[in-house]
Amino acid sequence: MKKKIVRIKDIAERAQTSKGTVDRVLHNRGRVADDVRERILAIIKELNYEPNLIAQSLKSQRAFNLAALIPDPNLDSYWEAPHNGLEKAEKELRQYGVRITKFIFNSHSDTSFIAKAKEVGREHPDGLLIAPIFYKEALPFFKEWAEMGIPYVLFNTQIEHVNPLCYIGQDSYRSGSLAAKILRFGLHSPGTVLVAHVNEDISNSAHLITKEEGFRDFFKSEQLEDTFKVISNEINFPDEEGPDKQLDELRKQYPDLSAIYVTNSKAFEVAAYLEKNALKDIKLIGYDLIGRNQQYLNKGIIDFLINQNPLGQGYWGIHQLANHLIFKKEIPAIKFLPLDIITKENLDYYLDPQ
Amino acid sequence: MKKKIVRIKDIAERAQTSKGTVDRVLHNRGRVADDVRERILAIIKELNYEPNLIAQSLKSQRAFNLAALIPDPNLDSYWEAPHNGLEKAEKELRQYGVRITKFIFNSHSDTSFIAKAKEVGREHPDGLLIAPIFYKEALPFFKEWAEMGIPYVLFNTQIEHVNPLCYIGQDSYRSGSLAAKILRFGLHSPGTVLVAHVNEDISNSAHLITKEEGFRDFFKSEQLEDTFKVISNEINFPDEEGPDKQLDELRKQYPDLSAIYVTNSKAFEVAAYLEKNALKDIKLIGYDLIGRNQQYLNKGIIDFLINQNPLGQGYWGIHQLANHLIFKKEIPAIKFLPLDIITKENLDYYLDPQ
DNA sequence: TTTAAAAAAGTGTTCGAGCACGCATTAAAA
DNA sequence: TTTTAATGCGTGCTCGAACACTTTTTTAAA
Repeated sequence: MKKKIVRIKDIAERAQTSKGTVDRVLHNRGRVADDVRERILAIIKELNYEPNLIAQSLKSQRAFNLAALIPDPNLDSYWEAPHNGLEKAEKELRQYGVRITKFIFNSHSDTSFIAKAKEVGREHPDGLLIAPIFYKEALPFFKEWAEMGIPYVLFNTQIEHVNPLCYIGQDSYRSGSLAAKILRFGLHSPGTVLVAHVNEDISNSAHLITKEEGFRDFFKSEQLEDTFKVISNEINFPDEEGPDKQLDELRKQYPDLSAIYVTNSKAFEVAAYLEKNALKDIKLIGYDLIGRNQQYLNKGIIDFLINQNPLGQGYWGIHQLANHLIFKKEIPAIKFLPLDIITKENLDYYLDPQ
Repeated sequence: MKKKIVRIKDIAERAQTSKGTVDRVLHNRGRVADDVRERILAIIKELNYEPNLIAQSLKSQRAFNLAALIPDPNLDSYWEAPHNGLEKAEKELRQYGVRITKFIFNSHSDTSFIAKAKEVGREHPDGLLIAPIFYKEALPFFKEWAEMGIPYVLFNTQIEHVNPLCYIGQDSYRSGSLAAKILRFGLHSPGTVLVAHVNEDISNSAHLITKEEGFRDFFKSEQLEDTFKVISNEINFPDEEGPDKQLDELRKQYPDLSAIYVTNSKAFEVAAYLEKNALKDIKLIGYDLIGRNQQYLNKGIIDFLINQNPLGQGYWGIHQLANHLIFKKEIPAIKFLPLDIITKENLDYYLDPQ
């Protein structure tokens, strides 16, 4: 029962024609009589022909220049991981002619984003991976890229109605619900639960709102609204200061504060505050395995982290582009990455995957 | 700054010789004068030659017959996932000539295991993936296979000192600690915690003991031994009966039983008991996303499941063999898969990965 | 009917590595 | 010295698909 591999030549023989003709049918290059075309198509189906990708890419030798429009990891270490993911994917796909050019912008500066986005257009890449953290500023570019026929994959931040090839990242709503579920598991007595948006421009970050919704809806759907009061707050402060003032204020207002959910990777800021004030009983959950979060996770001040798998986002983003451009596979419009729950005990396994 | 891809021909030209000679150097086929050999080696290093895997595998066309010695998924649905992982890997690697023959044994019958293991030897596969759930019975075969030069990859059950190419699975000790950490997070008041080994022959399953150790050591290292009493029990019963009698007994003995850790995929048996007796306050954690566990997870009776990623175990097992046999890569002796924590909220993402 | 143009079909080279084969040179055996 | 073997090295075919190029056939125009 050994399946013989079907080649173009086999099809040609069976159809009593030449491999050149079969090739034209396969690639819709035209110049084939309709009846022959039908015959060949039937045989292709019958023999269940699958092109040999190896031979294919050996021949074509085409260069695929991909662009990656992503924030500077030096300014926010969260972005280190996507860079690594990109590079990992590039290594694997170099054989297939994939080259990646990085366009790195300042995550605090929309003008820097715009400048780099313009550069991307000038480069005319074959595909684009983008972390569209500036929602409003990104919109016009999507139109531009679509017109230029450049397929783009979004990651990290989901934006509706801009028709990307694919979005890669987490389901923010579910992510919020999951955080709620875990915190609730650790909460015994009634109290106040804080959703903290730390140092982030909420108006331009729809996904943080979605996380909060998911979080709140968990408590609603489990009929826990009487037991736990969910409040939310934007906590903004300059780098040197820390969130002390705002959190002091909140604790005064809600003395029964028993858990904090930080919606981005800045849980360490809150953790530092909790440590300083020896608030051992306030549960804390946040996002992302950046160095400072790991420290507090290991100390037991952060209880859980949800991993957004930023490395995987970069990695899969490039792979989706390759699947589309090189392997002509169908791409799902959304690829949700798992919501990994991280504690001190399983941290290692998520740090340097595969 | 475009890196030019270095071919054998390039090396040959630079060394003023022919590609045939370079090829002999590359493959240690001998028949090359020492000085030429040195020269070529130097150039290979200098130009940083990396063989084009695509061209390589196009040419070689070799068939790799792999064998998989695994339990029957019809008798224990846990084993469905590894089968799927195997098939997924086979699909990806078919291009490279990989074919897998499955040798399926009855997970309740050591004689069936032995019979199938003998069959494997007769087939002389190029590589073997095995779930060695019968420790004692498997030992002599490892020796046999080693003598035959068949590399074998272990998965699911780690066995020391049998010199496999690689072990793929979870770190059982850590796994136990993780379970403890999660349960502890949800435990408020002092009480008894049960480690339940359900319907499993402990004497032949070292990894269950290791899990228990990890679990107990967590409570020790966190100095919680005074607060929580950890007991363990083998709960064995015929399929029709259920664990009711044993659990009733245990609850009588330990009225403050507040959490149960099931060390294998049989948490659903305990969950059924808890549901029947409306024991909402006993926390329950177990392993694996098999159908019946999922039901109780969604009902909220099982609080958390730890995913052993059985699909991934099969998938990576085959890939490790391929990496060794086809791509001649270095294989790490142990590949620990992540300890995924699963709740109702993130279950979906782990059901059909990628 | 002839001729040109268009359409259809076929041929042959290429990609990079593997490997069989064969030739040439040198060393060892007769 | 001749024969044989061993060693060193180069040539050329192969894998399957892509595509440029050529040849054959069909159709339309003269």
